[in-house]
Amino acid sequence: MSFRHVFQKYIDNADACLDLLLYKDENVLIIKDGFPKALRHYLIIPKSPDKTQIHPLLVFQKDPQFYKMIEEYVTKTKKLIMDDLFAAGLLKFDKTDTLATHEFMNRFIKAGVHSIPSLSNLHIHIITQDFYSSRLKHKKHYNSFTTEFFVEFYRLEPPQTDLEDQMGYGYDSSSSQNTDDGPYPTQSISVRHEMDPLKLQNVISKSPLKCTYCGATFANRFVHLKKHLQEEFVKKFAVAPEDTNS
Amino acid sequence: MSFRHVFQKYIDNADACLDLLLYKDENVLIIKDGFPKALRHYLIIPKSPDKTQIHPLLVFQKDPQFYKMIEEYVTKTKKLIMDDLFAAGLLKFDKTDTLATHEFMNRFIKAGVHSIPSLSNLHIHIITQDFYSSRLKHKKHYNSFTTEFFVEFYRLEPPQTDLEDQMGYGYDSSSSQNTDDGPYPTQSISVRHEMDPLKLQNVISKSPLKCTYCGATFANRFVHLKKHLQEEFVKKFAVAPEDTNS
DNA sequence: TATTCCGATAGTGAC
DNA sequence: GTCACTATCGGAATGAG
Ligand SMILES: [Zn+2]
Ligand SMILES: [Zn+2]
Repeated sequence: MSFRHVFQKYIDNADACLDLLLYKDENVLIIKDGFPKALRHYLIIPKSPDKTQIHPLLVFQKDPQFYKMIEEYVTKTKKLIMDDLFAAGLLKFDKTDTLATHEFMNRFIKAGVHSIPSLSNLHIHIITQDFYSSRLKHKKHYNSFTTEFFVEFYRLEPPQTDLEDQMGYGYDSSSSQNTDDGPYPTQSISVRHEMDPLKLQNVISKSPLKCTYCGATFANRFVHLKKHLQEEFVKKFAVAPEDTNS
Repeated sequence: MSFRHVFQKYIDNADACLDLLLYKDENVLIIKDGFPKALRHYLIIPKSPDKTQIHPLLVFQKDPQFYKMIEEYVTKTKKLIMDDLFAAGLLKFDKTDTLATHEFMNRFIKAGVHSIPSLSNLHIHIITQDFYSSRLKHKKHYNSFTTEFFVEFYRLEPPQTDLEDQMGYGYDSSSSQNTDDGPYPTQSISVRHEMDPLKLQNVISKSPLKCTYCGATFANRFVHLKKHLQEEFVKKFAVAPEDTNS
């Protein structure tokens, strides 16, 4: 078994990832990413043999029921993160502040998939948008979560009507043309996802580094970005700078 | 005074390079290169203020007398190296073996200049062709001595007749079209030296690495070349491999 | 192509 | 795009007053 199939080992025997395991049932494992790229970085790993080797941009395409099931686990995982951050005293707002909590859950925690996963078993990332982690070591790490290479989960929702395969592209049922200013996407239109490997490799290796908080750009200066992310982190979270783990 | 003019300090006061100084008189300093790129790597530094800031490919062009003077120091310096290598017991042949000694002096020790010197004061390199040194750290180091970027001293000899400036190119009075198989070049023809900075930069940064002993090529694999040069060194010289200083 | 430091880029191997 | 390791490649500073 190569590194590409490490999650299969976890599916076959959750005891193999006890130190990372947060939740398991008949449908999924929820684990901590072994090399978290942000303050909290969890993974949902569906167990179904019929799904686990399907490309994440295609696996939900004709199975609204599967999408809906995973959607519930996404919400569950975001709640796990919120509970953990509150318990750790890392948030600057109180649990009773439902507006701030809602905003954080639905904006600052993102769920999604990589357009080209390196690990072959289907997995959905649930990750805070600080990207403040010693494991975030190079541009591709960062750009794999902050460019179109990362496709948010809600954009994978299949349409109500059964559309054609659309030339093999994954499709996107999203609100990207929604002019509503609501808190997060609710409507759907059909949009293709880029699946060309060369274009996607170019996206993560060549896209200029851009701060997810403020939009500041850093070209290819990764170390500069890291320092900036630390500054953003200490502003956003309830920690002393010396406690940080860049 | 910037790093580019460090040799001027030596010219003004040879005491500033006592640890490197091998010889001095009214015309030149002969010193060890402070960062030797081979087993022996010496420098001849002419002291004349009229010459020291002239480009090495041009400085001999209309001054056969100056060339002849430096030529004597080149021979002197090669003899210094031979004496030192014999004294150190590094050679596999005896001082009485005049054929081997002659061959080593005239083939394995080369004199020449860099087409684009980084240090502005005129200096002529006298260097053994093993390139076995911990100070040889990257491709440009190696290629600056093993490509056309390095112009051998004998090719700088001005012609007997006073030729025109030839469009600002340095010229080369060499035996490159000499069909004689003699031990080393003795005749002269006039050939231009490449002086275009971009082309020369390309030569040292892009030329594939090639062993000076056997012609083996290593593309850009510098570490591979280094290991090979160590193998060649222990074959060529009287040393145990563990004594080496790669 | 002076050195040195730092950092960005690239290839490999992993069973 | 898994990691970790090695190595290649690339820019910047360097001083003086
Ligand atoms: Zn920012
Ligand atoms: Zn060789």
